[in-house]
Amino acid sequence: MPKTEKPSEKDNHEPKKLPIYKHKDKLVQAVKENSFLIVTGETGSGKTTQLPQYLYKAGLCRNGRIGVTQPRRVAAITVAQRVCQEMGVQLGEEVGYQVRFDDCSTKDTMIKYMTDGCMLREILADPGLSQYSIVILDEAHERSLNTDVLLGLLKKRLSKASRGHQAPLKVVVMSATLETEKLSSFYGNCPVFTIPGRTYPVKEKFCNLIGPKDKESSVYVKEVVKVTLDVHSSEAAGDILVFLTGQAEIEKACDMLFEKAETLNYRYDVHDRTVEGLLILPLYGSMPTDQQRQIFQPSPKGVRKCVVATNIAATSLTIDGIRYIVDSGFVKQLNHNSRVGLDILEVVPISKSEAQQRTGRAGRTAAGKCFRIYNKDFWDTCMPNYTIPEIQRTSLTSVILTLKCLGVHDVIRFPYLDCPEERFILTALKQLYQFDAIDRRGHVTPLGRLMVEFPLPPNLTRALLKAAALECEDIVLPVAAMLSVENIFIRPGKPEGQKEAEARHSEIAAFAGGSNDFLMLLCVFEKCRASDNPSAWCKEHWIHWRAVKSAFSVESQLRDILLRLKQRKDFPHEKFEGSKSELLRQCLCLGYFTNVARRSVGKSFCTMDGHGSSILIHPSSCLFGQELQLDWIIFHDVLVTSRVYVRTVCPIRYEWVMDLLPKLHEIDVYELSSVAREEVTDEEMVHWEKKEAAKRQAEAREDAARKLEKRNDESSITEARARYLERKQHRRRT
DNA sequence: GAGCACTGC
Repeated sequence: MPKTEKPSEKDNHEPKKLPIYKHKDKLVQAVKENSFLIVTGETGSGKTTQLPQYLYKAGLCRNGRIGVTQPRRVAAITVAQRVCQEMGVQLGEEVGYQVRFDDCSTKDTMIKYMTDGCMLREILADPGLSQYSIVILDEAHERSLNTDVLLGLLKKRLSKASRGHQAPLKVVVMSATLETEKLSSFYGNCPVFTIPGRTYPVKEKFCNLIGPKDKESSVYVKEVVKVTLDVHSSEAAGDILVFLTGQAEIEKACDMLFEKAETLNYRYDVHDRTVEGLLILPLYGSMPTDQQRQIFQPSPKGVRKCVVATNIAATSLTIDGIRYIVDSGFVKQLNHNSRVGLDILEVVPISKSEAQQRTGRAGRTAAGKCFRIYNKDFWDTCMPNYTIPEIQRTSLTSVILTLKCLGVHDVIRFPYLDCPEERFILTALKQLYQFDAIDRRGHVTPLGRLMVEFPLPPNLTRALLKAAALECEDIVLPVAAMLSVENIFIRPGKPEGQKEAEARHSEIAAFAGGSNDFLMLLCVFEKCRASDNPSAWCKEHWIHWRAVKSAFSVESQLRDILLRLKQRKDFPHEKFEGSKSELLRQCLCLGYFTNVARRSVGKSFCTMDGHGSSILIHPSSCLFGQELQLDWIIFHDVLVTSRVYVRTVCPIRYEWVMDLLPKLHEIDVYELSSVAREEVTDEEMVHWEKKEAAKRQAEAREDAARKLEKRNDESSITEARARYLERKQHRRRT
């Protein structure tokens, strides 16, 4: 018997050899006996592929299918494929999957893998999830925004009314061995079922090269490079995975690895990027897919592979053969700052659980080592125990609208596993009110019901619905699609490419009229679609073809949704005559009046949202350099780096937003805080202005107005305020 | 005159 032989990949995944197999009967029993169950088990336990099969074979889905959610598309697809193979069935029949743009399931699908976002959409269409008997939320420890919303929604196991005569839904939450007690107590101290994992030990080492004060990119990149070369020269065979924060940093680190290696008298070859047996490969999301694929090719004999990656390698991509991790301790994270009303992308220390996750990437096929460049002091003082869940650090506008549409009116006391700050919820409500998606009482308006159907942020949805009402959706659909996919324009890291790319981009800008970034996106979309060879056209113009291609799919999806909604009798219609670009701008104004700014001193602008932040036009905008000729603008997003920049900008006329601006100050968070709690009765509505809240509200409002006036003592602002006061008076009278 | 992590509907 060849006992010494390493088990092959196939044997490794043999269902009966997985750790979960021994617990099969007990698991099935636990699901039968409990409405809620937490299952924990680390990577390799087999829970994702096996548990649904056990439940299916035990006849637990006679009255409805089993839905298994995943935070990522690829995971949903590949797991479904694997389970099909194991069961010997055709994909899309008994076992299937559903992700955006790709539904591989039928009415008879009994085990359905899907993204958490798809599950949320299904709940919107069928609040009782009547086709399901069991819902399994997988990877709950990742705490994705959608999973968190689902966790809360399923806590009530969906109201009896919405399930009709059906048996209540069973809920299984699967998570890595973190925070399982918290999950259990969230679901009324439900049982926790633990399955041992099957990973190899990874030795952790603090290299003590940076401490709490070293947060400069240049500092930690240098140390990361040093450690990586040390590992290469002193450790046994096995590939290295290095974690850094972004494209620029990764390219820099790769360059430094070559240079340093050279001074160490390594032979090195620029063309195949190898240095004395070290193959250096960058890896980040915006890299072309074929280049990404190189990462997975096994390195030639005697050559060590070194992948320098962003967090994409922490969960999304798994590279076999990694035995060493070099961890910088940092990550780039998008945080919503409700105090200034901005989303800020910033480099922050990772959490201890994230460090653990990175470490685990080295122990998938053999024992490994993890080198942390920071010291224990950094670990203790800078790194939080857990990553703040997404729901506590993103803008909640879409989430709140979804909840409201599902009949969750009290969005503050909704059962969140971790409550978002009240302020975040209130600003979301305020935004929804400004977009006419909810009324003063916090109830969803007919428009809000239309808005929730779109997989877009509310501002874009608002613009799109306005366009549809004006029968000019053809120009807004592509813009909305282009704005909701990854970055369209290629901006190379090296100076030579930069000039060429810039020249090509300004050609397009000129063609689009040279003074509107939104129109420029429309132009790229249309030109590319009209081209015989779109991918070549993109390459020639330094445009990401992958992004435009997905914009094409998004556009047609949005178009389908719009067509469906237009059948509704209450779909709004309006009339407007004007040029194409004027029409576009008018629609955009309705979606972006919360992002209006007016030029103040020199090239800077001042936002009108009440925060009165000072902003600049980003150099990548086609309006950069034309600031002095501009007065009012709207913008799509904000980038905070050395200064506060806005990108994707459109000049507007004051008249277009004049009637909308007062809406920004008409209602404030104090008013909404009671609305949010549904504490306001009809009577209270009448008296409530006399209350303390009203006083604070008035003060806050006047304060905001004072600040606004101080910054813009132009007649137009005073005019806007006068109109607002007039309306308010009017409202009081009626 | 600067530079965008990663997901998802």
